[in-house]
Amino acid sequence: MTVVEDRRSRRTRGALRDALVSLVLERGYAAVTVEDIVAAADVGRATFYTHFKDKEALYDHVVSSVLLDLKGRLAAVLAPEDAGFTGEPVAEVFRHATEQPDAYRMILRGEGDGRGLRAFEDAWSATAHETFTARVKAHAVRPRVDLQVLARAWVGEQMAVLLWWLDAPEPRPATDQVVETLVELSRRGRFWATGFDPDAR
Amino acid sequence: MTVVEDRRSRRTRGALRDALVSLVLERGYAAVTVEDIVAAADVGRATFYTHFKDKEALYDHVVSSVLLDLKGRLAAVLAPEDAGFTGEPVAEVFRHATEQPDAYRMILRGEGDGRGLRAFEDAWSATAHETFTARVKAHAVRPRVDLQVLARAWVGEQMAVLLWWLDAPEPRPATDQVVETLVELSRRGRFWATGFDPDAR
DNA sequence: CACGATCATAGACAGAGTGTCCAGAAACGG
DNA sequence: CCGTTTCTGGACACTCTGTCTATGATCGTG
Repeated sequence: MTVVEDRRSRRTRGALRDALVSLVLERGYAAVTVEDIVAAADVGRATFYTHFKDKEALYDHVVSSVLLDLKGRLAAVLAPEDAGFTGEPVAEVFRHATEQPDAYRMILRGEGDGRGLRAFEDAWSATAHETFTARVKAHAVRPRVDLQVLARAWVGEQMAVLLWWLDAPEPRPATDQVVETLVELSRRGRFWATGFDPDAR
Repeated sequence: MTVVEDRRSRRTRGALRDALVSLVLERGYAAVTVEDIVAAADVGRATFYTHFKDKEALYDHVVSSVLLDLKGRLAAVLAPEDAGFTGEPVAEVFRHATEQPDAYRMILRGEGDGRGLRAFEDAWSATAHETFTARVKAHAVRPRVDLQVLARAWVGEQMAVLLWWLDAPEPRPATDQVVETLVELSRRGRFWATGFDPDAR
């Protein structure tokens, strides 16, 4: 495959990706047909099936793209020591969501089936659980709640707020302010829940 | 419509309801056809369309049944003064979910599209926001975070934990213990966030 | 510029599922 | 037993799907 041909292929896939996302946001996943997608992307219907097996396959492609991108950026931000506690990761996710809000809205709404949503939830809460555990160990404190439950709750909280924020009518509340709120909640509620007081000297 | 005929009709609708829920949990909403549903409910295909316009209509029927039931029970539990803060409503929702876990799992997974899930979220967070506001006013304190965000976060947290708990493998963690955790999180994190300390005298 | 490789395309195809209709069977109350 | 209501199987046209084939478009290379 030559460079230009690869570029052509990429452009087609990108067009299909974008068409799916915007159509799904417009009418909902079930109401979007392959016909609609190829019409919006301005490609032939046969072409669709040379790139993706399914409407589902295209959906999965979008989700995994976003998730992969997010993971890379989170890995860069998460200093192993302070991971998950300072609210930095939250800010990073908000920043990422701002760059491709449509894809985020599609996924967080649980559009399609909930696969994208659950992939997000699982990946994120696993990370949260790890960092919670590490922090509790590092400070030799005794968590006052089940850390598994804590991680789920923490992630659920952030995702709910993120979706609410993305769906908010313009002018959308400032990112910093919303993130600040989440960080505050995390600091007090979570630190306390793990038995570690951030304000103690 | 006579009494018995009404009873016959109810039985049919109930069978369809149950069939939808169990099939959706088994294979996912999109993979369930009207054929499958009527086969599982042991009724004719034509009968389906005399009761519901659509597969979607049946889904909506299930969701609104559950939601209506829940609202009634919450209204009974929520003493206007302490509403949303003691963790009592959380316990009530868990109790309700225990009585019809399949329907809850279907809805909270965002199966179908996310309509059921969002209906839950909206109703619940609206209530939360109201009670938060009332409480803050009653104690003449100044909330340290946006109450809208707080409500979203609170509900997201509870729904995430509820789904996690419903989907947990047997033996499922005791309800009381999980609820206790949520209550603890709510008491400290939320009370603090609204500027009202429950432990102050 | 012409060749070969690769991608895009239109149109046709069978199959599955949908939603509607009807005439008749079944269940029920009076 | 009669009248009413619900349930039923079968037939219908329709939409969408996923596959296939033959043809056209695009590009790098020799």
